[in-house]
Amino acid sequence: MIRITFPDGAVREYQKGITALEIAKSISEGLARKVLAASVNGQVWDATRPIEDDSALKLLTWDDADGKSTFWHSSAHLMAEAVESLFPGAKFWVGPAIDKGFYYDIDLGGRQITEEDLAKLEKKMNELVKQNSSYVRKSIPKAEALAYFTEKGDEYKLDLIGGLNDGEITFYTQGAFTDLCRGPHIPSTGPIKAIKLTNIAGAYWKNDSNNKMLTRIYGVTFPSQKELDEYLAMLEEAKKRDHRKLGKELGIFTMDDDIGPGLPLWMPNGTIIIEELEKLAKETEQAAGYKRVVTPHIAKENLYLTSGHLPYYQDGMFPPMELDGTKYYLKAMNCPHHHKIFSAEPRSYKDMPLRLAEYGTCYRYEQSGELFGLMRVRCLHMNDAHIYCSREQFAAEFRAVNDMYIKYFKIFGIEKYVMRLSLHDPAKLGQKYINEPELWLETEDMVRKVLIESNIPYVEVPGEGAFYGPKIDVQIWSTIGREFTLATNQVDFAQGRRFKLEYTGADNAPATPLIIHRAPLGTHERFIGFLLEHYAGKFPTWLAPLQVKILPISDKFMDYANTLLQSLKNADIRAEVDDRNEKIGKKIRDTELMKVPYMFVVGEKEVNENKVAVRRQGKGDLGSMDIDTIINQLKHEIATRSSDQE
RNA sequence: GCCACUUUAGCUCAGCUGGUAGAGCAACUGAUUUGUAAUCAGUAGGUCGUUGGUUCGAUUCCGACAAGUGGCUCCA
Repeated sequence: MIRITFPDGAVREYQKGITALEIAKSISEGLARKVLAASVNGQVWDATRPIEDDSALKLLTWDDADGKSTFWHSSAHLMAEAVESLFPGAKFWVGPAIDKGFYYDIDLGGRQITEEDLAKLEKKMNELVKQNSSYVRKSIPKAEALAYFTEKGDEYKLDLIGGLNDGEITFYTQGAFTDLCRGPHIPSTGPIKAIKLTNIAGAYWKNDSNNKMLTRIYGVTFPSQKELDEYLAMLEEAKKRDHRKLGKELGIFTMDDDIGPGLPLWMPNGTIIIEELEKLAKETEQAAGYKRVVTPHIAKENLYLTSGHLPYYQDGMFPPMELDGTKYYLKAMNCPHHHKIFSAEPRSYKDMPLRLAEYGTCYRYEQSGELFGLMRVRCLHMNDAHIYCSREQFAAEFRAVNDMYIKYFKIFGIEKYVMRLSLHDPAKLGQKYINEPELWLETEDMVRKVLIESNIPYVEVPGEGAFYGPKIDVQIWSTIGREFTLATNQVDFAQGRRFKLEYTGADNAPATPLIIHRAPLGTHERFIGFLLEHYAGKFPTWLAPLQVKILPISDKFMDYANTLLQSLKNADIRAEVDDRNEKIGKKIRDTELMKVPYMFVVGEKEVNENKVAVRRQGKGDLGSMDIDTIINQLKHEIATRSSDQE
């Protein structure tokens, strides 16, 4: 007998070799039907795998993340079975569960798969589900596994096995399909009730662009059709807040073939948002002791040779233009220009820290396939600044930058993000990373301490640092689930030396400053793209391109509306009168759809009482108010940058 | 850059198997003077992404290019 400990602490005895599924059955048939896998001593196992020793057991169902991913991974195998039956000779690489669903990378031997084939595959999978085949685990000696796939001529699985040790190779079979797989899997195909193959994509073998491209099929499955329907409905909802769609609808930005890919044109409404953001940045930076600078959009080749960007990142820059035998580049970053401002005058320790800020325009030649609405563009405006400081000042400066992030995030209500602390890889010192082991450890430690003391949750990622120092990235996700760095805060102990930046210390000796690169509001492009999705287009009043729309009941009240408009303008509130010859219902509908925060409805009653009927976007009629009262309320809401959506 | 798909009026989309295009909304004009999410009528608007080819004839078939979309790679 073995002793099984359950999550609630209960301990029961069972026959040695019993499976999690059998244990579930002994509790209730209903539970057994729901069990997808089991956590045995913290490891995810097949629910059908015999348990030989005393163990801590947790039965995993659809409600557990590990249960879901087991379900999806098994679905990938099911899809592979369908692919093999429809495309005989297909070779399979890997088919993992992902955040939402699964994929399988497949070599179809030069054949193409189309959208229609996905429907066929779904149909085949549904047939296979009806057979309710068990997923059978089998341990295979390495030699036997190699022989099996050598005979099959499957170089991909042979490659995988090559990296495994004898004794840790398992095969899983369901129905007619056998695959090399670590597992675990759900007991059988039956529970996969709802299947949707979402898209086809190319994916490089082993994620290396030098390798062959495999066909990747993405899919998602659920235990019931209802859940699939809900998921698809959710995707439809997400599409509605896609910044590319909203950006067009709200007149924020546009793209034009004649301008070029990745070069957004900011329309008047978008420009208002840009100006509000810059106002916020200027206020904040001025209060924090920054000095604003302005630098040209181009510079000579030599600058980027000094910075080290040209040898490493030339592919990311627009090709140079040649004038009088000298090459000029569009700037892809502002730092070298700012360094030159630092070195333009002799600096003393009394000038430090020197904080130079600029909403700098940069051009980056992003690969065509990488461009994505406003989130990934070739012309960007960066909320950039460089802080030159001594080592002693560094921690305080870095912390102040961090505080600025938090302040901004509070204003915008940004809560769903991950702070990523990117560190160096000691093995690559001198190659990918500047060879200053002590400085790396010292600055990494300083950064880590700031994060901990500021009580900011973060994840550490070794091998992701910049070549000149560790950094913090703020990772966010677009509505369609793509990950982006919204903002970045970087330590740089290399550029100072490359540019021979110096200041005279209190001891009269020259010293090289540490540099902090920071962009808490990222770029206008990405930040506004993010905000569009974050707010679903419903900007808080201070950011809204149009803050108040005055809606006269009929044109009899136009004079009153125009007087009101003047009062709003005098109070620096962005307002317009809807002077169209339309019914009030139509005016309200159109204004709601344009997501204007406030509507002032004025008719006979309001004129007589010298009031306005206030309507809040998305909330409806707020009743009638005195003009001064509502204007003062709006002024306050705007001045405090309230994100209150009441 | 790579794989796949898409590209018809300002927007959203129709347009069996090739015979030079249609709706709704928006725009414009007129009527209506309206009370909290679409008043009615009329008018105008398209070299069917660009460019080669096949064909008596191409929006429709094939190729190239461009832009976009979903991924992959990349992201200083």
